[in-house]
Amino acid sequence: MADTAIQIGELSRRTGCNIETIRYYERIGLMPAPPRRGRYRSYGAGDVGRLGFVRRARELGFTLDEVRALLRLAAGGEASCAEVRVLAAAHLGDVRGRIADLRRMERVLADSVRACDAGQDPGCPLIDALCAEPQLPQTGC
Amino acid sequence: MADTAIQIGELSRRTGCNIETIRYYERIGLMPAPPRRGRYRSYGAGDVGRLGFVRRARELGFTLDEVRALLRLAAGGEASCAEVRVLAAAHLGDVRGRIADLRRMERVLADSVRACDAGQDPGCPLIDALCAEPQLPQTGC
DNA sequence: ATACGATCTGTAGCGACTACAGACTCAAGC
DNA sequence: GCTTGAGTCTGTAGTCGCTACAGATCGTAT
Repeated sequence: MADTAIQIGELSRRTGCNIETIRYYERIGLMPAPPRRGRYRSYGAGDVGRLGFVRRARELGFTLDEVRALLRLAAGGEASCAEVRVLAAAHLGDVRGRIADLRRMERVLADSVRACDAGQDPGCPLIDALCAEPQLPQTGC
Repeated sequence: MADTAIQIGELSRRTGCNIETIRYYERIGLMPAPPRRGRYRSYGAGDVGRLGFVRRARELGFTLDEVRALLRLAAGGEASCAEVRVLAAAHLGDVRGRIADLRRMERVLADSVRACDAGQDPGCPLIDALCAEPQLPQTGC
């Protein structure tokens, strides 16, 4: 049993995580330093699971510090669900804030492009928008 | 005339741009090195305009390289409007892609938090989602 | 024997700032 | 004059999450 040992390349393939990134995660203590077979790292099923967890959490936009916390909580058992909820809700707020920011950008950009296509403007709509100070006199931009 | 010279602190206040960031922009050539009054940098109205332009472009999410291009085009005059449009449209696509990414994250996070509040799950919904490999057998996460 | 692919360590780079440390200048108050 | 405080200066290093090398070594196939 337990002959499921794989090398870093195979771990990379199975998780979709870059080899350099795996070593980086080890360096910063996010993944444990695995045993060596010779001088090559030797991983097991647990590592595939853990790294997959990390990768999926990253895809949800959690920072590495948050991932660290989630890993601790995942190991902790039942009582931690409330804490996970707190983390997730805070992060959800963050994501929504970023969406709102991007939507503001989208609106302005789309308006400019549309104005450009309409071609009514004497100048360039986007350049004009960038030059204009919000409700203040122009200072020769 | 032209006694409108201001120091870096005042430029910072007028544009909302951090002093360190102003010096950084100078170092990377985004803002021109201003004349000195003694050893202090001395800015004019043109600098307020240019830095405001940069700041607004940054707020729209343009990278510093794109801002550089926009500055060149803004100086260029009429013919450049088409080029500005290309830049803006490309960046708009980018912004929309990022919004789509964030919305995916939002959906998963919101679902997990909701499932957590419902409390039907035996485990923790978010932890379970992070452990679960997409349509593959569990490997003891 | 040798060529190849995979792995190893260590370091430096990215973008866009931000945060110091330690020196200096300048004006106001005593 | 002297001191104090605020503002500015240069230069360097840190942040986050990787990514990209260089140059050595390892194991296997031909």
